[in-house]
Amino acid sequence: MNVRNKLYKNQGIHVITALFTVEQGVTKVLLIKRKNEPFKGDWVLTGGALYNNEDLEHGALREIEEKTGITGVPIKQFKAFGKVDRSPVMRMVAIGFIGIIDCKRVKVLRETENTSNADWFPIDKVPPLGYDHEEILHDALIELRKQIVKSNMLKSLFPDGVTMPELQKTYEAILGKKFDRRNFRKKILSLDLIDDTNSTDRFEGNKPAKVYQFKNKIEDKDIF
Amino acid sequence: MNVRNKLYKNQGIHVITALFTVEQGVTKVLLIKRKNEPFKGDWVLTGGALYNNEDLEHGALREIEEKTGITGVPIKQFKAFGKVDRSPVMRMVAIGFIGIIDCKRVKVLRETENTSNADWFPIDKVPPLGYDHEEILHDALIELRKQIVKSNMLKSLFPDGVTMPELQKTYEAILGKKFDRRNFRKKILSLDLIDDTNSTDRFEGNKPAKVYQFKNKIEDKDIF
DNA sequence: ATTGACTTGTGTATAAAATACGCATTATAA
DNA sequence: TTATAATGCGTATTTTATACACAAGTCAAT
Repeated sequence: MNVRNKLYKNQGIHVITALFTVEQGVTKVLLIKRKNEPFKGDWVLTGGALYNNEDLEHGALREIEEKTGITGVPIKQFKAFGKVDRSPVMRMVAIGFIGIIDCKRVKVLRETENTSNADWFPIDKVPPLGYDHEEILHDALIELRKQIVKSNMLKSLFPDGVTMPELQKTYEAILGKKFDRRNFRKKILSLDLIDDTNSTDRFEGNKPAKVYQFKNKIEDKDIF
Repeated sequence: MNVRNKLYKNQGIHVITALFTVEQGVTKVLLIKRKNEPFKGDWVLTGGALYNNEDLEHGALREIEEKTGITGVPIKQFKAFGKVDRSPVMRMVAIGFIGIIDCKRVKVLRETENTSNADWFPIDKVPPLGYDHEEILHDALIELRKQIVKSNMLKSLFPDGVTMPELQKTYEAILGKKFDRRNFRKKILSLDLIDDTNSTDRFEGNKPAKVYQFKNKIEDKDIF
């Protein structure tokens, strides 16, 4: 391939992560305020340009660490976004990831060369976003909802274990609907995502609740 | 962003499609023999470099047309592949697609500047592939199996309608397992993928089989 | 200590869905 | 006509999902 060919010249890759958290029954996403052009002053998802010496996931994790200080976040690639004009500077294709963490783990949201500010926004109160990040966030939320019922993605939100009512509130926040308390327990247990432990913990009630742990590996089910 | 920065310089995007067909109960994939370096003489999936003036799907469709002459193939993006060394020439990130067509629609598999030959290979008799296309094909097959039970992806294989036993043979070929004839009918109908028609057609049996049509739009189901 | 309020854990009856299998129907060919 | 072969439709059984009742653990007020 001739890289001088105008058809291919000046292409680049973005790695973009929609980083979620759930706090008090509210699903939130981490947004970053851009300090430089393009989209100066606009809010965007966590991410940036991929380096030549790193794999896709590595690049997404590096961008997360640069903004939040958090390392080792489990993330999942879900879709590529490549509209011709999605970046005004040059042709960029974005690889989209999702991740979810306990926002209390993020001590300080750092400033970087390109960003001045960062904050968690409830997903129904997201401001206008730069680039095509509104589209990416929309698709990311759909993927998040799929993932939490068939993977251990929520493990990173509850690394030290979780109680059943706590889990229910989280699922209700992400899926946007309510469940019967007793049937929710049976449903979750049938999904084989969590293991019983011997300890108990207090959530909202007065009776202590059993503590569960997300499995490390989830076996995927038959599709027919 | 400084495009002269060595960290970002010389990146490019591949659009790669695993194009499947099912013939006589055998799932096959279209492979192309490369005529030039890199991977000269190796078999690869359909695809190539994305142009700056086209969206991702458009690029994938263009590559399909260049090789098969077929236009308007329904394809679905499923994953990006971006290992640092997946291309020996320069840093390339591949956007993977899947598609399925009736191989009888492909009259002549064309020669192009970069390719000398093309053919359908049963998925269990695939030769060693160039680039990371074995990995892409592996993941594409998994995605294909997921898609046929929740989308109208098979419509492009049966544009003029399909009978129940014909459909069963196709599902068995792709999913790699057998089903009870009577329960298969009930299962498929419950998925709301196909509509009844008034005509009948002969498949393998002596009794004519009812003809069904894949819907144009599939509504996705609740995930919890 | 006893009681009431609150919340969690467990069970059970019913409804819906998946599975296993029987039988009649419609064609072909001898 | 009859045997054969494959399709369409139906039914009994098992499994899973849903709706709802009750017992148990903790706290706070009396």
